Amino acid sequence: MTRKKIQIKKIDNIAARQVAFSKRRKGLFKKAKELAILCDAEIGLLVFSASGKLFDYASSSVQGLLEKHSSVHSENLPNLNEPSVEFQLESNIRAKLNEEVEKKRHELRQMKGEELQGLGLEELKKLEKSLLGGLSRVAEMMDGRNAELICDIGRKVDLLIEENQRLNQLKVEKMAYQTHNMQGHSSESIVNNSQDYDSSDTSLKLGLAPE
Amino acid sequence: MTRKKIQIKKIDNIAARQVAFSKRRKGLFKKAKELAILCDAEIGLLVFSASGKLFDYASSSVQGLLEKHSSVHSENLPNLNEPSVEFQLESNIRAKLNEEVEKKRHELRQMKGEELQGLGLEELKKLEKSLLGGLSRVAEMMDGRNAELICDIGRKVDLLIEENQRLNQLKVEKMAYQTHNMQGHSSESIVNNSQDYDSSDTSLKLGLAPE
DNA sequence: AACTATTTATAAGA
DNA sequence: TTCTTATAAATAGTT
Repeated sequence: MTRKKIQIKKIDNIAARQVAFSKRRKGLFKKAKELAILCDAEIGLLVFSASGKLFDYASSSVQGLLEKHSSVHSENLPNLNEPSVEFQLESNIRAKLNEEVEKKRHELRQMKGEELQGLGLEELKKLEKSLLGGLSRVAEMMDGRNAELICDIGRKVDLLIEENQRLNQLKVEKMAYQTHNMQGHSSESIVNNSQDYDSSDTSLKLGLAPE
Repeated sequence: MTRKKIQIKKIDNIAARQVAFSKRRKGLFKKAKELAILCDAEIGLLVFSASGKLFDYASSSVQGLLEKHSSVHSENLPNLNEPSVEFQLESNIRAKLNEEVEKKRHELRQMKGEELQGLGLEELKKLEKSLLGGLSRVAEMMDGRNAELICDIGRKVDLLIEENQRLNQLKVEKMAYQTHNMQGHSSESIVNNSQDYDSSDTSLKLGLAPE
């Protein structure tokens, strides 16, 4: 993986193998710990060297599990009865979760100005700063939303104007058509024509208003 | 570890945490397998996600050890063990707790002005109101603390003034005593007298300043 | 799920 | 074993 890329197969040279074991074991444990912390995972890791030496890591709740294994030291199956290993694991995790819920609940209440009794002046200042920060960001976001809204309305108005102009055009055409047809025909639809004309005129005014 | 260096602490954002878990878990298992092959080691690796799901790897001789535990945690090995009502129950409880933690975490971040993307104008207004409420209560509490502080300082100043007056009284008495003694004796301590008198006068001014 | 700019891990050498 | 260094591998943030 570095000065040269290597194939993943058993390293022949014994000394080199031991060196690699030491280095890679260290790296593996580091990665395991990082995963446990970063992602809130529970991890148990057992590594037996070729010579049978054991190295292990266990994040809190898995600890009980691995201890038994270490004592058994591979091969041998553990003694028969284990009443509560799984229970301990679950129980631990649940305790941790409950703690976290409580912590966040309390912090939340403090943000809302409750449960402030224990706080000193410095802590109160910190809280105030946090609240002001939140407030300014919320205000910013509200501005954004308002701007969007105004923009939206603007677009809708534009569309309405367009639509209105189109309708107006239709009316004009219709009027022209009907005026043409009136010549040499009966005058039965004069009233209707007049109504059409009126409404068209009204909407025209409305449409052109926001110039 | 790449676009930016990260701190090794629990990842707040739940989606990001899941992605990281998935990526890093894969990396960890790869490294474990490589170590087992390259260095002829025996390895057992258990990883429980925050939601309780189990992933594991075991090179041959450790396999027996891990199987027992896997069987307790459903998904794997449907045959041997009971699907376990208890396990399902625990799993449910944990899921609920996780959900609650996540809810509170999110609410908390919104109070701090983060993760506001989804919110509409009405929700933003509510948030703002909550923040303003918290802010006013925090300010109130700070006023209280400040009043206490000022009261404290006032008391201390009173004590200092008292103490100073007492000291001043002593100086006056001492001066009188020394002046009396000087009559009919040598004048060797005139310089010292003068120094004493000066310092006494200074502290008197200091003590009476905050009237 | 893929990409890629960086950080990390590590093979070889001392 | 430990350090150094050139290079391979892993991965955080982004799309």
